[in-house]
Amino acid sequence: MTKSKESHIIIQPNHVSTAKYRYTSIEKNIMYHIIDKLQEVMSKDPFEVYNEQKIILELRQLDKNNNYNNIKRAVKSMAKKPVEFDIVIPKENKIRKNLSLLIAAVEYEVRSKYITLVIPSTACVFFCYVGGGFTAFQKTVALSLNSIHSKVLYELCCRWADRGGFNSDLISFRGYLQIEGKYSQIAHLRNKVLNVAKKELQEKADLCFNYSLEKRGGKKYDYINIKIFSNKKIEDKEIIVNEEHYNYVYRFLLLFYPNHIDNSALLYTNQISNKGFLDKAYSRFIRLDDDLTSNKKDKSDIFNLLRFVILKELGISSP
DNA sequence: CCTCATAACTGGATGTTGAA
DNA sequence: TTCAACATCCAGTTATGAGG
Repeated sequence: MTKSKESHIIIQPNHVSTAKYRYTSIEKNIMYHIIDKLQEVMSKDPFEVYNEQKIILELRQLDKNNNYNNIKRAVKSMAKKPVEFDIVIPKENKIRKNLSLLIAAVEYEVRSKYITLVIPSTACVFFCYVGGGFTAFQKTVALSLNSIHSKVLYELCCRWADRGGFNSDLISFRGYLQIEGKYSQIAHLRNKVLNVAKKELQEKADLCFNYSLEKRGGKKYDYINIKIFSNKKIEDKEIIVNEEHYNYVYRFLLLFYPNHIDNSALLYTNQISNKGFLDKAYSRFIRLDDDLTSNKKDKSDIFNLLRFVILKELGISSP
């Protein structure tokens, strides 16, 4: 009920990130939404027979701006390019090679804010088979990352977080990031891929990383060590909302900002909650409530106190 | 919701520096 | 002398957001 910052975890099969397919940032966001919608069909059975899936997406969720052409272009390009991926069947120690289009059909009405994607059954295996390993990560975080490299590195961080990091030679690392043969200059790799992602994860994600490059084979940098940290800065911001306090604060504010006038009460409660002042507000309001019921102060006194002093202290700019 | 100008990003090319 | 790293530049893309 009370939402300060949703942490909506989604599960993604590992072959999605290792597939031979170079996603753009928007395409990746579309993938996240598709996978999110298919969460309840996730299966560990490699022979699961899937039905074709129809997925309706709201365009507004896919792009924070108003340029829906970009989304439509991304959807069309996904509908054109097939993806190659391997299904790992651990029990039988087999690997099944696949090639499939991810989207069989796209439908939308002109000027509609929704778009319908038809996912063929052969692609459902791609989206839903988690028997070969999967990674769980926060959907909102993944969506909020701008750079495609940040997204991929975030997935890698979530995947290897329990081991604290991973090492890799640069050739396969480039493979993970879908940048084979690109950023051949080490400075480009550093400044335009690694540092960008590092900074973005530090700002937005629950996990972040540090890296060091090594020369193992010769004179060239050819090896990377990645250490994964949980991002304290972000975690601290994620306040666990006390539902009881939240409701109390909300009901108290309703006395002065009733719903038949506007939704200020809700608005203020959420702002207080987001700034982490819920507990402070709660104890303050209890005292005010006491004063009110014992007639120490009357309602207009408290209203003025609220408007001119208390709400400002609670981080609300213009009550 | 769409269009369009422009800001920002991507990634290759070129020249310079510095260590072995 | 040589080869990799580093610094800059730049053209082609893609993202952004005001205005229609």
